[in-house]
Amino acid sequence: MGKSTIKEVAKMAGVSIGTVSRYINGFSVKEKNKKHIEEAIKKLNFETNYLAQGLRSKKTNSIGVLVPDIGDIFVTQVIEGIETVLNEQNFSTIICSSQNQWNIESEKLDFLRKKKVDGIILMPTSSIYKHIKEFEKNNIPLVLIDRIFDRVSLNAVVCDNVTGSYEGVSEIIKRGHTKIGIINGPKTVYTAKNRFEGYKMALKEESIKLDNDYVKYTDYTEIEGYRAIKELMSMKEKPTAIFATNYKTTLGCLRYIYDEGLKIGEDISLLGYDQSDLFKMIKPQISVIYQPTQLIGTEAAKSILEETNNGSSGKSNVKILDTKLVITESIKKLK
Amino acid sequence: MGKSTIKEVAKMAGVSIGTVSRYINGFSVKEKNKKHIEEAIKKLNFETNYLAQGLRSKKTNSIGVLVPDIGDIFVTQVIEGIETVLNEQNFSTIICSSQNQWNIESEKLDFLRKKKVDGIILMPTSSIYKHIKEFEKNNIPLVLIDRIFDRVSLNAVVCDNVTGSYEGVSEIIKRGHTKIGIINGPKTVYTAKNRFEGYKMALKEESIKLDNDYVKYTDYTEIEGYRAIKELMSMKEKPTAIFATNYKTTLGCLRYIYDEGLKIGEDISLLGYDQSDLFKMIKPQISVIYQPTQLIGTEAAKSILEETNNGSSGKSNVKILDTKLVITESIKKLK
DNA sequence: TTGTAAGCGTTATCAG
DNA sequence: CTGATAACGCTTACAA
Repeated sequence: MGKSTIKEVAKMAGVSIGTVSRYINGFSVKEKNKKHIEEAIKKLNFETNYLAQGLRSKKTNSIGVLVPDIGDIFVTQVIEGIETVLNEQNFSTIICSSQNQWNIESEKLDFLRKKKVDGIILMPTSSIYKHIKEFEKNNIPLVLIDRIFDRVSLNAVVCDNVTGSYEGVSEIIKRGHTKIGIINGPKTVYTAKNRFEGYKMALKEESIKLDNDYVKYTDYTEIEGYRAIKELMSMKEKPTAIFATNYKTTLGCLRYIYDEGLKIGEDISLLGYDQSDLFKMIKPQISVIYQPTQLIGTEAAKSILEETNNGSSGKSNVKILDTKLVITESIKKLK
Repeated sequence: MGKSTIKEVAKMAGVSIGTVSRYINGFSVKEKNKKHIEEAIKKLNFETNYLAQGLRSKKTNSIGVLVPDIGDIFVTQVIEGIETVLNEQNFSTIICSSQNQWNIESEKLDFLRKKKVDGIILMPTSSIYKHIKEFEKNNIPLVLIDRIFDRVSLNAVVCDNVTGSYEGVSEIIKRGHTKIGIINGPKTVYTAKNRFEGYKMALKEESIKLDNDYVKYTDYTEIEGYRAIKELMSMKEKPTAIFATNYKTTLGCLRYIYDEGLKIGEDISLLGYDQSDLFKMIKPQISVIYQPTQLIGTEAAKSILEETNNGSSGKSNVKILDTKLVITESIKKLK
């Protein structure tokens, strides 16, 4: 069972190990030798030893994938996309979770470096990037997904958060809403900044003035989503529609709405983020902006492979993907 | 940045590489040398090269995790448990998906073997086990989770499916139901067999005769769950309660129930399987049997590490974990 | 305890 | 195109 070595193959084929190695690595070998080698390989059930190969060639055919949380639907879908591409190329992936903490993120980056991965796909957990900047010095190809940093020039795959949220909020406005609450992420986080940007753009276009009381900041968690909608709904002049800007805060909104016995699309209109069984199942189905998760993964994988093979292009190449908008009766028509 | 070798450390510390190696691997070294080595390591920023270490010692400090589907909540929670334990021990995990196909499962097992993982945690995708039996010959430690096979003697971590479903169905009966439909998995699948067993036990105990018309077999997918409940609800003497035996079929039931505009706990009582945002969020919250996913993971990881370190005990050691039952108003009280 | 030296299974260099 | 041989960085007898 794959216990033979290149040496034995060479012996059986009557050539030197160098020739066998060359054959394996796709260099040209005399037709006759080629045949002999192939026979020997089959007969001996030879398999190249990745460890030895890696030791010598400094390539391990493995990619590290570092995400904030493995339990998150968005994340797992992205991972699926990554694996599709990578497995096809016979690369293996080492998946790590930073558990939403930048210091663990930093540790795991180091762990992956020690594991000698050929490249890393990173979904940053926060807007702290000094460890990432530091890590760049290792010259290990690194591709960011979902979030990018102004000061860090790496390849990246992100969604067009501005346009996505602009379009979503525009649809809300089109249905007659003017008092639209937004449950935003942290001020410093890339996605949050952009989603807020889209919100502002949509308002501006329709000459609705931005009311800061309708803007709630959260850490993107369910519990803060709950708190945020609660605050919004406790206002004297409460919003008629709410835009929750990620999966977890959307969940928080739903919980609040159920707790209070409100009717979605009736008592309150809701636009959420990301796709899930839950959002589709509820009556009425929730309007959402959703991201092409699978595609994010495949693009990131292609990007890291590209960089691994051809070296860094030197400058940052950011791929921007479109989001999709699903509008349902969860947004009431006021006019 | 970790580019120095044991050789340089030895030189700087004024000892031989053998001594440094011994120090690294925790063998006794003269106190004075120890100090010198430690200094050198720190100064040179030395890190052992896993590849070289693995090549020589035949240990890679990595564990393969092969699951049917990375997008599944149950699976990701188990994986989280696994990682917790493994990372702590400085092991890395290579996570693979068999995409619910036994032949891919077989391929991935081989892939992991080639990657020289020290052990594999496998959540089998089907009841086909011939490739697994074949794989045992490689003498790579293998721990099964979720499902086991009668003919394969491996360590395993599973839930007590019989008792879990027995208790759940008993609670349904206690509430006055006698016409209880079950949406079962494939006849040959371990979990399905056992969950059905528990169902039968509960009926028998209360002298309710088993009516085969109330028993529907599925492949555990949402679509078949939908079909199954539809068939059940189309019966002349339809069940008053339904037990869906996994997450996906429970989802299928919910979709049907919503499509038909039925009221859970009123028009039909429902007991589902596994935990999810959805089941908790719906009104009324769905009654479920849920499995200690995190624990399954940690136990499996401990088991594989144990076997990796101490070698196979020779005989199969199956750890059986308890499930938890959550009963809500989704099950109507008929008496 | 320690140093020496022979591997582990490849790849890379360099004559030929 | 091929063979011989020196690495890669570490572990592990073996002898001291």
